[in-house]
Amino acid sequence: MQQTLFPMGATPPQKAEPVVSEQDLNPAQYQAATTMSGPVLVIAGAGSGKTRTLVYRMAHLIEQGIAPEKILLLTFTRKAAQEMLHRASFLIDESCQRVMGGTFHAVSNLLLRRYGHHLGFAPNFTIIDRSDAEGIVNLLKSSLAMGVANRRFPSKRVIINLISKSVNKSTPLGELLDDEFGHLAEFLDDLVRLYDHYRKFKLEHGLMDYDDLLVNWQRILEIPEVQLEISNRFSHVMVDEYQDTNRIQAGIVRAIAHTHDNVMVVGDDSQSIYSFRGADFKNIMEFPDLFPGTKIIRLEENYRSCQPILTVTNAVIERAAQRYTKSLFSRIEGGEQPVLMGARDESEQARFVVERILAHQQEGMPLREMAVLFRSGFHSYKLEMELNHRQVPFEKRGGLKLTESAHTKDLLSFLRVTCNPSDHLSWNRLLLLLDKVGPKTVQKILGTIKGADDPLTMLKAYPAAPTWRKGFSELVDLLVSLLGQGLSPLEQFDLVMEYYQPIFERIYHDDYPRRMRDLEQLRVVLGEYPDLQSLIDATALDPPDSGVDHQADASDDRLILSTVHSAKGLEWDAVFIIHLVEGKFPSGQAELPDQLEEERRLLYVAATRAKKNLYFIYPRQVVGYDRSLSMGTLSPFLAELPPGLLSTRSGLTTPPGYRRSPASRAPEIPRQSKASPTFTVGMAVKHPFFGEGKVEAVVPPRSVDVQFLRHGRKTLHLDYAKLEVVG
DNA sequence: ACTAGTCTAATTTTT
DNA sequence: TTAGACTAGT
Repeated sequence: MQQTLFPMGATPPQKAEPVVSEQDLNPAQYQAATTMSGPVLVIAGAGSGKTRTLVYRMAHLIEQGIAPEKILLLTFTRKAAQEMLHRASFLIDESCQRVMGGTFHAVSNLLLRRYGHHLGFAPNFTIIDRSDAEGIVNLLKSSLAMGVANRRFPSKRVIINLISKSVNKSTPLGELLDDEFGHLAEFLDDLVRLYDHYRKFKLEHGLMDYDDLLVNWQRILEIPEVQLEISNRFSHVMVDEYQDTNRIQAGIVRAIAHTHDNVMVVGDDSQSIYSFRGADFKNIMEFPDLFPGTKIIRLEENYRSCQPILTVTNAVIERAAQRYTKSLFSRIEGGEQPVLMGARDESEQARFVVERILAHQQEGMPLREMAVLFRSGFHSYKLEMELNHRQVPFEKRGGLKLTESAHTKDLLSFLRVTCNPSDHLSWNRLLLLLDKVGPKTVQKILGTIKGADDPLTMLKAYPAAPTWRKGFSELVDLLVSLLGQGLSPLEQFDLVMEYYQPIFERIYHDDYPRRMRDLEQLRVVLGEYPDLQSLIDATALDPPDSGVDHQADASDDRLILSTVHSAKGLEWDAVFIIHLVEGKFPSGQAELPDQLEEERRLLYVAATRAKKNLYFIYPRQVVGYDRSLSMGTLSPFLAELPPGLLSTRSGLTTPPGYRRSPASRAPEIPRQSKASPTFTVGMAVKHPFFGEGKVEAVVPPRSVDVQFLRHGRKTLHLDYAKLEVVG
């Protein structure tokens, strides 16, 4: 969904009957929804109807005559915001879509493109994701000759973690190393130097990382005129999932509400699961200090789960070291006791889950009402194989993103440099694609165009070596034509594909058909955005999950597989939590007491997603990286529970003779064939970029070799090339 | 001096 | 499945 920052034409809706009445909500919810002014803190337990409350509040505000565009709704994901606006539209009307809703990062993106010039930012900055940031660190590491032949020097991943943590916690690097990373103290000087260069690199090349979006939002709010304008622009602010905000975000909320204090934040300290990203659940308790006179409202009735499930989840969270919210209760009658299942190994775990899922489906529960949750993306691999084998359709959330694969990043780099020609990170990627061009040559090339007004013209004049001159000039020609005539994003994509296809097939010669599907997906996603900039922003701010078929019908009944983090805020009839062994869930990375407490909250979040049926499953035997076997120890958060809360099961109902066929795979999705003219050898053809040429060979299934008059021989993929027959 | 190819190890969670 | 180290080749 695209939103403009300052849409025109507000029309307050006129309705006779009040849309938000006391019948729709319980007393606490009603109070939260109808408090028009002043700061409000809602402590909302899991399943207590906090989304409903926010939606009704939004509807109420609009009903009372607040213009939708004056409302700011900050959520944890873009999807959550869209969902709430959609639901509010049912209560009021389409005008709700004009509410400014999204993540802190997405809203900051819009604001900084408009107000960033106050801080010296060009409006065409590029948002970089984590792996981009790591890429910069690598470039800097080699240019500063750091950590060469020192195996103990921290990896790019660790370095970016440190930098991000330092920013999000507003703590200097030195202090951070003292507190948490003592083993890296000897590298302090190098790390500080690296940090400075990292900041400078981003500034010089028009790049912003996720943290910059927050920090710079806070910085523009420090400019009095800008603060006044933005604070007046948003007269009512709502923040969802407040327990997962960090200090900077709290500061932003404080500053935006400067002129009115009309802020409602909603959250649950028991569900704080993002401290690794700098979130601090103390924010929620300190909100009243930030906003004196805060009205505190507690939502403690659970409308989601049956009591046996709540009894267990309450018992899990009761043992937490620090917490503020009270136990939840439910009036939902009956319900089955949650099941604890110890499987022999991972295979049996997978089989048990699939059996139970099929059994529930037999009883009439749709697949989309069931979910399997796990701690880390790769924990579901075995289950995915089993689901494929049993032909159970599923959709995986969390885990790998489409934009994390090298070939997708390659393609996006072309688009990124057309929007922001000073994006040297993308230039670096593109130039490395050329044969005989490596890191050193790229640095030389980029060194000469650094800071140039017109990088393309500079590039054109670059004295290329004979071995790679041809590829180089083809790349420059492509970029010239990408920037040239007003092409649509789709046309630009296709143009890039024609250039990239042969390179792509050369680099990934062993598995390019599989990777090709990602690029096809990207092409579909591209069609949803009106311009390149918004596509590029979206790939950074809301990267699509990999492997999701974007053309699939949303109404398809599919099982959900998800990481616990991606399951936040959602609910299903039946929930299966797998791999509940020490080292996996809780994660082996969690060592400090605070980290373990977060693992406990993570389990709490996972278990409170269930409405009717809840299964805890763990394998008793675990296979290590090196195929070694070890015993699985049940998660301590479950082991410590008093007896009688869980129904314990082991073994399968399936006969032991059940065998899996060795090479079962996902059924191949038949490639859709597009209607295109048939080409034969000798035919004269025309191409929008390469010009006129002659077909030299037809390469099954969907490619042709063409000898172009001006550009030589090319292999074109007919699904991408817009090849016309001439004459 | 530089690039390209091969081998080996290791892999949280997300805006 | 890729990131990094290491080696061979230009």
